Amino acid sequence: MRTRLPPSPTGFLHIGNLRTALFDFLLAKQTKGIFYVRVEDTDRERFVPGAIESMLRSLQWAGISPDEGVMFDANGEVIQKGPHAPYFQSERLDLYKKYAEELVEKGHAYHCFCTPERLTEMRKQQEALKKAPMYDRHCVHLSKEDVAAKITAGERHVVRMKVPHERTVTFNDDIRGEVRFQGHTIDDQVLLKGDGFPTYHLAHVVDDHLMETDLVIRGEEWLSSLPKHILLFEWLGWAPPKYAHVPLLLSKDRKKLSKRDGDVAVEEYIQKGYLPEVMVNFLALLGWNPGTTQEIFTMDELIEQFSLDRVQKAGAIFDLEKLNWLQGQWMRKISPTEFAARILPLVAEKFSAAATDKDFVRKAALIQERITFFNEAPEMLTWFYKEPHASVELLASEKQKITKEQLPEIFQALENILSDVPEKNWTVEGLKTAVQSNLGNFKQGQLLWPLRAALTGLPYSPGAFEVAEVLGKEKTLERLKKAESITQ
RNA sequence: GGCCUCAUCGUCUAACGGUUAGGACAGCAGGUUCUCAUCCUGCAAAUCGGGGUUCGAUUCCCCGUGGGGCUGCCA
Repeated sequence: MRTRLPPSPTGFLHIGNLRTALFDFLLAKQTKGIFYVRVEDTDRERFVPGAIESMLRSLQWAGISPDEGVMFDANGEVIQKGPHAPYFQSERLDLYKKYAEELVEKGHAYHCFCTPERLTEMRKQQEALKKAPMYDRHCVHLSKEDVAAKITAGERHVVRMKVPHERTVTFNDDIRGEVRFQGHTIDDQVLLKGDGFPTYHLAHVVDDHLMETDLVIRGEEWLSSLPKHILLFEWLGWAPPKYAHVPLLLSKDRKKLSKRDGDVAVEEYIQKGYLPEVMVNFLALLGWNPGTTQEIFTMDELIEQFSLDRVQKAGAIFDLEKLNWLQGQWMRKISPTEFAARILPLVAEKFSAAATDKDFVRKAALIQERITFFNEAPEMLTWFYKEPHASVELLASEKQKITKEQLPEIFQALENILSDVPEKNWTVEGLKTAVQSNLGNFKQGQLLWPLRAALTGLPYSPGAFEVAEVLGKEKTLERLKKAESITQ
């Protein structure tokens, strides 16, 4: 199956576009087909330099790489590759013009010389009369000669489709089932603009036919335009592709998700440190369900299980809470060595000692269960690379029933116990045994809280035994002594 | 206004026409634990309304209501 993503280079990749791209990609891979990217740069006013690069980067990050069309080459340059090039619509103008002319000749389209001013005025009047704003066909009856004369005179014009008012257009959408439109409610859409560029409608039909798209997945916002596209395919003598209009991503107030609702650019999530696996997992579950209780999905699992008939019809609110939960799940899923490798550069940037730390993997493992984003790692490992400064207030804990007065006694006990632990028993297990069998009059928490606080200087951190183990006996006793000195 | 479309816990969602309407996130309450996090257990939480069809509707049909989208020489 051939599917495609047709981004418009007007900014960053929208999170909703990433979702349709994902669906496209999953179906293409599932059928051992092709997923391609075509750039819809037909609006020169809104073109943003660098937008293509940014979008391709976002796609690549998510693991959705195009098999064909516009993509990065090995050097990171934007190229077009494939049998249907060019894949930039701005390079296909002759094609659109040719088909627009064909439609005019067949009587399915006509030239229109109305000025934007007249159209605005017309709409204003229609609205005042509470009528649906539609083109009034002012130019539809122009004779061939008049048209030719105006064109040679250099009058700016557009080509409009001539929608048969008596027709009923029906189509079977892969998600919504049968949809039906009355011809008289469909506007005579502009196909070719005054600047010679096509509108989306013409370009979509021409390209998706020529580029042999089997399935068009797009947002529900396009459903209203569907009959126009069906008509165009019919007039051009082409079979339309299959269509799947997916539900929209909504903001908290149930409106179409847009910039003002917070982060909608994929790049924002990359920057915040979300894992690509998390975003893919999350987006897949927004509008689709596997029919089982499985919540965590790899891309491969999605490729295997995804299907359009389990896609929801109603819009889904883009709610970050589950995204954050997934982030935690995936963070814990990463293997300890990979986790260490991922955070090492970040930690080393702040503490150069980490770069040569042979024991780094063990330290990293201590925070993996507690971390949400990689960039929290340096902060979470500070206690290891920098001498902590525990305060008396921290060392004593009301919750652990430890008073300041008890501290000297507690530290004395800790030192006695720990200094007796031989190096070979300096492990979580060994330390645990030693402490637990020498509690004396203390409860475990009364010893371990001050120990942990003394070693890390933090109100929360990995456990006391774990910290002591990676710190080693010498350093542990050293920090213990130092903390003890402030309790006197 | 017109056209299209949608409707199950706060959110994402499950349920051949027969279930105590299920799961997940969030929330709340416990438990494990030296803290935090993790983990475990439990609680609370929904079929928009009205008519049909049917022995039986979350499910099928109709009418409302509510939400959303479109209504550009934007995509």
